[in-house]
Amino acid sequence: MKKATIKDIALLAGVNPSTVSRALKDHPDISTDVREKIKAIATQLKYTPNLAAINLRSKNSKVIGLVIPDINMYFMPSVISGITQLLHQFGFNILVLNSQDNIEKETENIRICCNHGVDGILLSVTNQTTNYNHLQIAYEQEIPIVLFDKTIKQNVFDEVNINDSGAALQCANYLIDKHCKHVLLVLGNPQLKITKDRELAINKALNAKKIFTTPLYANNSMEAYSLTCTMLQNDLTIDGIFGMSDETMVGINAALYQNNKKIHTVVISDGQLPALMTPPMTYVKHDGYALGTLAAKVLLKHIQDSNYRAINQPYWIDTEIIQPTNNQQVNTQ
Amino acid sequence: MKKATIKDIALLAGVNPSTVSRALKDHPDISTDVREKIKAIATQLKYTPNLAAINLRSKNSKVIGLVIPDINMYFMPSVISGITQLLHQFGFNILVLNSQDNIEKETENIRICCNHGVDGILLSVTNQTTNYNHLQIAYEQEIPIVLFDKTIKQNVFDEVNINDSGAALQCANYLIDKHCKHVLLVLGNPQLKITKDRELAINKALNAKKIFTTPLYANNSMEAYSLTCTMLQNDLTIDGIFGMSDETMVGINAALYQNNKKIHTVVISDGQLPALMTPPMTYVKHDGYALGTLAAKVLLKHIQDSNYRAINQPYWIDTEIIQPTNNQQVNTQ
DNA sequence: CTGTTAGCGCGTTCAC
DNA sequence: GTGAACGCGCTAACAG
Repeated sequence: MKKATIKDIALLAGVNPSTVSRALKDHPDISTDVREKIKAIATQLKYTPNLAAINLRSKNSKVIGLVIPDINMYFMPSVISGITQLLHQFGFNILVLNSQDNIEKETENIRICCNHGVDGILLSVTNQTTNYNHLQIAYEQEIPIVLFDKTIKQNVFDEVNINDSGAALQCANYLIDKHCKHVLLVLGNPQLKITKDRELAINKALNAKKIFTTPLYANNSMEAYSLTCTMLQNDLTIDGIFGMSDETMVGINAALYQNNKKIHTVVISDGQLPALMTPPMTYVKHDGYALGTLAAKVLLKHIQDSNYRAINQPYWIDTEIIQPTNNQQVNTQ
Repeated sequence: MKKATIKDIALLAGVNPSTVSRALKDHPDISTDVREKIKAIATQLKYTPNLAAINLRSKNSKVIGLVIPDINMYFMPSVISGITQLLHQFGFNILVLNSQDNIEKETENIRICCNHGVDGILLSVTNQTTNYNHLQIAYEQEIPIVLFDKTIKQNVFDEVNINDSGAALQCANYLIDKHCKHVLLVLGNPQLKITKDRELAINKALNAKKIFTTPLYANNSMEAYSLTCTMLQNDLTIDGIFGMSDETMVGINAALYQNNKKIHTVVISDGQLPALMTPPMTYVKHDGYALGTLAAKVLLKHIQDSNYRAINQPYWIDTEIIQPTNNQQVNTQ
């Protein structure tokens, strides 16, 4: 059976399609009995409105495009959860476009958003993205864009980010408190703003206290593991470790275990994973869910008010340091 | 500037809209010079086709709905990657609907798919889903549905799954090899087919060898951790552990560490995470990416051939057991 | 080779 | 309180 249309209902009810249209949206003009009759037929026919038709008329799709470099990460899932959760409340649905860390894919994804007539775009860029020329199509069609998480410098679009410097500073203070003298910095891709910001901030804070640092760049957990192993074996002066992400944390944890070392470690993480490391790790919690929610809120502002202009500075999600309590380690019952 | 339409191009080119339509899709009837002229104007106007209009006419949206219980960080991301990667090749985009493990949300998500006129639905159900009545709307509109990962018993729709029994059997054989006598089964939600299948298969295999088993049901890592802790403290005969997922694994690992136990453990997992547990864990690898790809392929068959009928048995992704090599533990460099 | 016409499903404006 | 008519952007059938 095909999809029932308003016309089908009108035929069965012996009324005009426009009457059905009004009845279905509780227009006050329609008499109660006619309305009820029409609604009964609608449910009986299992009528569902055709959003393509509505979209064509109304020129807004109630869909927003979510363009991300990759889903297969620790952080992105909770960000996506936050975004969908908030937008759903306002009746928006999400078209997810994966750029597979490829600038051409990203460009195409922006175009797909335009074709679909999305009401807005949330964009986290690939490692290869160096400018925003490919956003021009969307910009000229007046589709609002909000950048989040993985961004590059610009001053055209609103931007939502973790307070990376703040988070790194919190980590530095922890290591300073522990009287560390030589800190190993386990970092991610050095191309990304997020890596640069965190590295810069922690280096500055530690160096101000005359604490020596050694950076190390790993693209995934396995690399973090093996590089950290090598460092721990070759340099016995290391008495503190900073991990900038969940990926690096897992590698650090394995390396510490493998080399049977106990070294003050602090990481930046999204979730409960640090509590389940062995032993539980101290971490600075950055809330991906909150980031997603905020990004969605900012985009909504642009959608609802076309005169709303981008502010000239990023929106920030602040972080907090979480230390494993004894209670937590021994018994969570 | 508003979105340019075919009409706008026609006006500037001094031709009829239908001519523009044909030129843009390289219809052979159109002369080369007219076609080139039209295309030039199109790019100049930054024309992007209005998919809503095309959808309205052609009655297929090139969008498929992906309805999932939640985007947890372990398994789902790689499944989604597989799905998007394959469907993208065929020009489909993905509307992601998160049911937040809530049956009402799931029902609404199915309805949203219908409203959007998706060409097909990929569905992984919530913990609360006990039947498929809520799929009727989609079924009657002849929207093909393929179930994957989290499913419940039925024989109407095609279904793509990990070979759960096979995976559990591989785990059982490992524990049998290790001469275990009492195995703790750390399982997920007992309502789900995936849990039942894995529990049933490992129980059957172990019991056949007179190996005693104790089941334990946890909804997340933290629960797995605390429940396992309690068991390990109260029952000292446990000499083997089976974890059915990444979630349970992380909890098991923490519990073993906390109680300072070394017990033969094997888990079913998607990725590299087991290799980074402390010590590295033996695991049976189930390939989420492959699962996503296969589910998408099966759905495509239904979309491309409306006469294609569901086969009366699940499609399966086979698994393989991965044991940490000494090499891997000590040095991956 | 190109123009004309009609209609996909819906909501809105204008009648009555 | 309800019906008739139009148009959103696009394409396919039919003309010429």
